[in-house]
Amino acid sequence: MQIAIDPVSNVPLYQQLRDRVVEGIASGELSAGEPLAPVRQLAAQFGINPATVAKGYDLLRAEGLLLTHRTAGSVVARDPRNAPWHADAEADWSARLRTLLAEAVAQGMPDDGILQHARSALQTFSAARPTSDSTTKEDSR
Amino acid sequence: MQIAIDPVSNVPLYQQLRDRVVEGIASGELSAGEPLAPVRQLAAQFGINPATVAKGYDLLRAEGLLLTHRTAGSVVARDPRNAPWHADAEADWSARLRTLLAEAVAQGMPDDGILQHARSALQTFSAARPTSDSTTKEDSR
DNA sequence: TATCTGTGCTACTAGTTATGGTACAAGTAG
DNA sequence: CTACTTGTACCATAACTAGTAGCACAGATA
Repeated sequence: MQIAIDPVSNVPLYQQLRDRVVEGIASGELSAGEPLAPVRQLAAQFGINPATVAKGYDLLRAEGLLLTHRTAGSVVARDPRNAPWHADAEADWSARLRTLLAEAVAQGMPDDGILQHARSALQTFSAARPTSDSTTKEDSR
Repeated sequence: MQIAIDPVSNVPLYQQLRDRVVEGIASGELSAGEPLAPVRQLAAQFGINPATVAKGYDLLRAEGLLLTHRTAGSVVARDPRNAPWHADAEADWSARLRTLLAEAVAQGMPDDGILQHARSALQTFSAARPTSDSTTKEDSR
């Protein structure tokens, strides 16, 4: 899987790394059990520090998306096709979603336009993940 | 409008303030031309610093949602029912949406469940804003 | 067993950001 | 002009981001 990070972004490097991995898992590019590159290797690839990569991995581990065995490296832990979610985590996610959508609403984007954006984003994931999706048969509209 | 911020959140105080105001604008609780509380008043109410409130206002001003006249206070600038959006800003928003949705997908939430969350969030805005909504009449499931 | 190699982890440092405290500038009302 | 209300600017402290170096653990190998 190819990952790119933006050194001049206002988003922290470790956060960007975490985001790209999450997107990789969502799209199925990274499946459960698949190993992630060692921190040193990714650090060299991005020209950043191993500790920064490690911090990104920390986030993923805290989210239950990564398992690390000290000497064996890190592997993707959760599979998009099963897995629950802690109630607190889901509530937090929902709140963040509401805030993000509020931003678009406040800027004048109509509700159906917003939902269309959401559907498009979801399709970019399910496109590469043919199994177990529930929206291949167009819902609504 | 009643605003609440969480002093122990990992989200910066000024960011929380900005988020709450954006949600207020989206829901119509704050309409164009309506004045926002002075920085000192909000600072006293939250027990935080006037400069922190000012920084939150700075963000809103940068997003075109707020207008401030040095001695007359700040008023809501944009109305949810008109207004365009800079292309860059929309692309950035879309990218953030994709990342947020990826998080839910990676955690195993089905696509229709995600869209349902989005619809629910949008309804919490349009509920108090009877004009210009396009999803109040239940679609799908 | 002893050593080498590859892995993540921890401690320390420098720069940036977030927050608080206080003082200043600019209009408006009296 | 004086007093008051508004946002703003400046400075100090705490927290966070990113970098550097070294350590700890497990397996391979001789």
